[in-house]
Amino acid sequence: MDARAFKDTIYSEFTRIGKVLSSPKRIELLDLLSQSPKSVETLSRETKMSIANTSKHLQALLDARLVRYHKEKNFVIYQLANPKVVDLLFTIKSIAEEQIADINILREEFIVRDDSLETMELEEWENRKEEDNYVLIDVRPKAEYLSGHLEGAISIPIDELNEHLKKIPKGKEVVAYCRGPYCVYATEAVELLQSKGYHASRLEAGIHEWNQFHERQFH
Amino acid sequence: MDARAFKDTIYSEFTRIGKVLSSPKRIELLDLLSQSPKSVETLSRETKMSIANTSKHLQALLDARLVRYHKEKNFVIYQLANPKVVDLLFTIKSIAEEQIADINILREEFIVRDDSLETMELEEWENRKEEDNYVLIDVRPKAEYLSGHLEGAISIPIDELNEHLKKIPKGKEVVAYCRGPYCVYATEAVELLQSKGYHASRLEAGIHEWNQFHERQFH
DNA sequence: TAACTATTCAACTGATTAGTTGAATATTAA
DNA sequence: TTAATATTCAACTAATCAGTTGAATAGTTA
Repeated sequence: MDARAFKDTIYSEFTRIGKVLSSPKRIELLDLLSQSPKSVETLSRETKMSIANTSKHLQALLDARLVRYHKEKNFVIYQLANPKVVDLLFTIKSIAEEQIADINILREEFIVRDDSLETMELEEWENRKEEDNYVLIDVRPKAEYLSGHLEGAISIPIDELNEHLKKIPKGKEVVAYCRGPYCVYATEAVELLQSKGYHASRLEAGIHEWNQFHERQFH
Repeated sequence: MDARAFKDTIYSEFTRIGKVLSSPKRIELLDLLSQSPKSVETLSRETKMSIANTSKHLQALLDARLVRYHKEKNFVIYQLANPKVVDLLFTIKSIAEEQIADINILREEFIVRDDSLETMELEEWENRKEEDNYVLIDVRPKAEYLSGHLEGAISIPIDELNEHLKKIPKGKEVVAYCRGPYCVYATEAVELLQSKGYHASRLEAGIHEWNQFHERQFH
């Protein structure tokens, strides 16, 4: 093997990772799996793909070794194969945000909304969380909460928020978070809460942003 | 726009980055540009692609905003659009190394070779570099050296090594480095130097590994 | 001005890929 | 054992992509 053949082989191996990131649905699958392990059926429902197509995309992710699976009853549960995949998603999002202006415009429109909907940055929350007049709610599906959540958060999945309003002490300020800066659940939660007379704001972070923030503190 | 359309649009934007990483030649182009800005012609020569094809791949990278260019005389000089692209390449390589076993086997065979060829880790070099009986040589093309190099390194491009042996003080131990852990130049340099009676070893790092190492020290 | 150089564009071919549909497999529960 | 459920596989279509070739463009030098 000469130097050229070596380079070609090595770079082809690297593209196994790139190839898999070239489909929106596969990135969405990775993003979902970064929140918690999930069955094919759950992933198919969340991504609005057919089961067969979901399965095929998962095979592709498996082939690139970005995910692995185990069986539970007759479910196949997929999860990320390596925590670095979270870093990979982070880096891609961060470059996309800096280089592709449309992304921020879209996110501003759809997630951040206008000034009527209050946003709280993670750093601000870290300073305020001891203040005792805040409740932090995690509006993701229960399984994702159970797989890992912010310190002190209580779980009220967005679907159940309307029925479980009583879990939220009146008089407290509500801070809602979901999967991260591109997840719409927290926005929806804050809208609902505001309409019911709560003072609520959306935390601009998810579990991964929180973890990264706290890793940096220790470094 | 509903939530599904928003997700589809956002994830499609992210794939602009993924798509571009799905071709070995494009990753190689990014890797080369991470060492220094380069003209289309240089890139075409280094990657062994036709000029037209090189240009087309560069257009694709441009489209994803991973590179930008300026003109000098009648050359078009491309460079990375954002230093985070280096992080992106790092993360991909690091996941590939952990998840795809073949990569390490190949690298071991082709770059590290057997025990006859001494390898020095960056950390060891950091401890030894004050010792005064070492010369550090950068065997990359001159332009890459000029664009940024390790502290104290002298430039002797691999092509010119044989003619410029006199630049290396006899009696000193030689440490050679090139573009990074997948670059063959330092291996070739150490082989040549050993055959000429020098005591030489290959530094398992390039400029980016060095930068990352020193950023961590400060954090 | 003309000749030269570096780069890009346009048109084409062969290969790869996303998504669909329906059948096959494998595990569980009755 | 049989029926039910979850997942995968196989075959197909439409779309996209890498690389080639040759022509067009634009900037430089004489």
